[in-house]
Amino acid sequence: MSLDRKKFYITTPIYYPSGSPHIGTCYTTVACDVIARYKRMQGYDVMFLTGTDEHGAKIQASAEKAGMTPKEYVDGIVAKFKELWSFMNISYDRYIRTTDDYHIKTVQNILTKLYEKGYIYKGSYEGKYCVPCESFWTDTQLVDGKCPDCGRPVTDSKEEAYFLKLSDFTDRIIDLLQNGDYLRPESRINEMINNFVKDGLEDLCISRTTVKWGIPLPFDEKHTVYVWLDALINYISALGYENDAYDDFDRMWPADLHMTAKEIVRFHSIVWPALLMMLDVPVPKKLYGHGWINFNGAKMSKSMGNVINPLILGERYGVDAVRYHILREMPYSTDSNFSNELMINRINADLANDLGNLVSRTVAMVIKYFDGTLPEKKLFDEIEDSELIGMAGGLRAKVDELIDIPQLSAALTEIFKVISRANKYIDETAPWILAKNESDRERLAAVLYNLLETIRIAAVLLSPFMPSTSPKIFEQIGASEDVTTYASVEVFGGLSQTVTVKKGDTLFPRIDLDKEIEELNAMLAPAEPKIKEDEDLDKAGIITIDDFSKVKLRTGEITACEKIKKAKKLLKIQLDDGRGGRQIVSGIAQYYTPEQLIGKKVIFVANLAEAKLCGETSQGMLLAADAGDKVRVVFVDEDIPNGSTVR
RNA sequence: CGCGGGGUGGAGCAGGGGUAGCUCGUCGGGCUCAUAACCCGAAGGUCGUUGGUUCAAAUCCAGCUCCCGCAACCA
Repeated sequence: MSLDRKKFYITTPIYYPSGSPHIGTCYTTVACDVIARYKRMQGYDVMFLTGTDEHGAKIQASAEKAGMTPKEYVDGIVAKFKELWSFMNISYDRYIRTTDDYHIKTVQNILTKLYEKGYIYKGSYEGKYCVPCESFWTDTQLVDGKCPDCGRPVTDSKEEAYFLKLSDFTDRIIDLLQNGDYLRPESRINEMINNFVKDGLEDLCISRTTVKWGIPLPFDEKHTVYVWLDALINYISALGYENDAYDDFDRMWPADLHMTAKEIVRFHSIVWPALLMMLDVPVPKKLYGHGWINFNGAKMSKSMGNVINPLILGERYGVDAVRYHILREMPYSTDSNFSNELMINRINADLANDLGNLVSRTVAMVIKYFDGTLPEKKLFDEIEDSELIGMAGGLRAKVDELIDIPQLSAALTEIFKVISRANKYIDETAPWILAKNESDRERLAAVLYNLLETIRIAAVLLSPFMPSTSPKIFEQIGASEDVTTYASVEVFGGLSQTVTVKKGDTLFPRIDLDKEIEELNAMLAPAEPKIKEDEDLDKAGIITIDDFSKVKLRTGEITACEKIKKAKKLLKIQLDDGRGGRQIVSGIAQYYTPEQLIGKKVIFVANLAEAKLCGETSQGMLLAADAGDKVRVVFVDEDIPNGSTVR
């Protein structure tokens, strides 16, 4: 190892705190943590950055709803993130918040620079505007000259805005994506080029006048910078680029790995490198866009909110088990599934049965046959031992390679292949038979040594994945500190020949699948939080009889009903309201077929402001009871004339 | 035709022109050191469908179909 340590800079995206952190953000962060820990173990000078993206309209809205200032609101959420990361054993070196002063300064300095260089210019956002949708569209986005969302006519509209000159960088972005290994997995390269780059990049509108919670453009304070630009810059502002808070930019940049989920690959593979090119700053070395964790089956989706909470899972099964599961389950280039059953099976099979039990049985044998300390004299068997020793000895090189790509799931698979091989080795060598003959003592010692040594190598390489489990293993197999290092697992045979083991607690207790699933389901069954919230709202939202009388409720009969094609949830209903009829759009398509509704008499809100949903006019609202997973329209008796008042 | 991902033994996935593979589950056997665990073996798949390219297709191409996620939509 050279005196000058090589650096490694790795980042998670900065998370958008409009809600609480979930298992998906958890995956990204844990994956980065593993790589950061692995690189530290290899001797790199590591900088591991994470943080939160705290500007934008959604946050502004959520804060208003909660009756707080945006800053107060995000402070609370940030605390939650930090709590989760500490619970998940995330070893980040720095946490950036886009509301930090130094970040704001960097963003403004960069904007000024780009403006002076001519990469930001004032223009007008000219396009087709769809009034009901409040959206701008380009000519190419229009369908038959109409709004692609609702199919209604659009009007020409103009709004003053600032633009980033991405169009100059089409060729350089294509070159970056196609040549070299910037973007991984490779399947994303074509996706990006075909969808966004091939026909030439369009200049990006980077200012908003409607969003107040953000960083003002230094050269025109009426405008707030587009949150994505604000967010991307975090990767360099956190190092001290264009600010005085830190001084790591020269040392750490360019980033060695930006880890993101696939839906934001677009910004990281196109806008971000182009922005850096404009600044004459080198582009990052690698961008990896992983898949999502999906939840299959109706049972899961209903209960998602609770089950997927990483805190609950970690408390029940241990943080390392949860880390292991999500890392092992995520394939390299596609999405993964999550279910309690999958996770418990995985923990039982891999961690309890294979790894935990291997440690347990090996340590037990050393204690039983040698009182815990192996004798110096051993008889190795070149043929019988060769495969195990070969696999264990070659493991580090394999894992190194997979971490770099980065294929963490595959790296775990490799490690567990060796663990499996060790279990098989016990069967082949049958130590309990060797133990019966005094003449086989030396062979027995060698067999147990080989096992301890294999466990040691596996545990060292696993330590970035399961940082609290590996030390427990070291303790049990009697591995002193000098043989728990990365350097010590380059070759087989680092463990002391006269090692002393120590019985310890069960590393991963087996989980009773049926019982556990039952308990988890029981935890979800009562939908208490929702009801509670409603009760509070009931008390908070007392209205007077006058308020109520403002709502005009009347009866009507459904004469026609059809699904709105573009929408999943909407039904278009023609209603005989006793006064010439009206059309109502209702979000109940998942609960009723049109046939079930035609001819039925219902209650509707008659004086609700007209609205457009997916391009269809809705003149009122049907009354329906909402039980979360069940919605039932309120029907009335057939002998009530259409148009009767409901009080 | 909004964008994207996918259909491979009971479940979850890997493979990506030339004997169809892994984990779990099931069944049978072995072992007794260990966390009812570990080891061996077996059953189980015409790789969604149709057509094309090829000496050869799960794999390449085209169409169809179904599922999932995102976006829009619960007035």
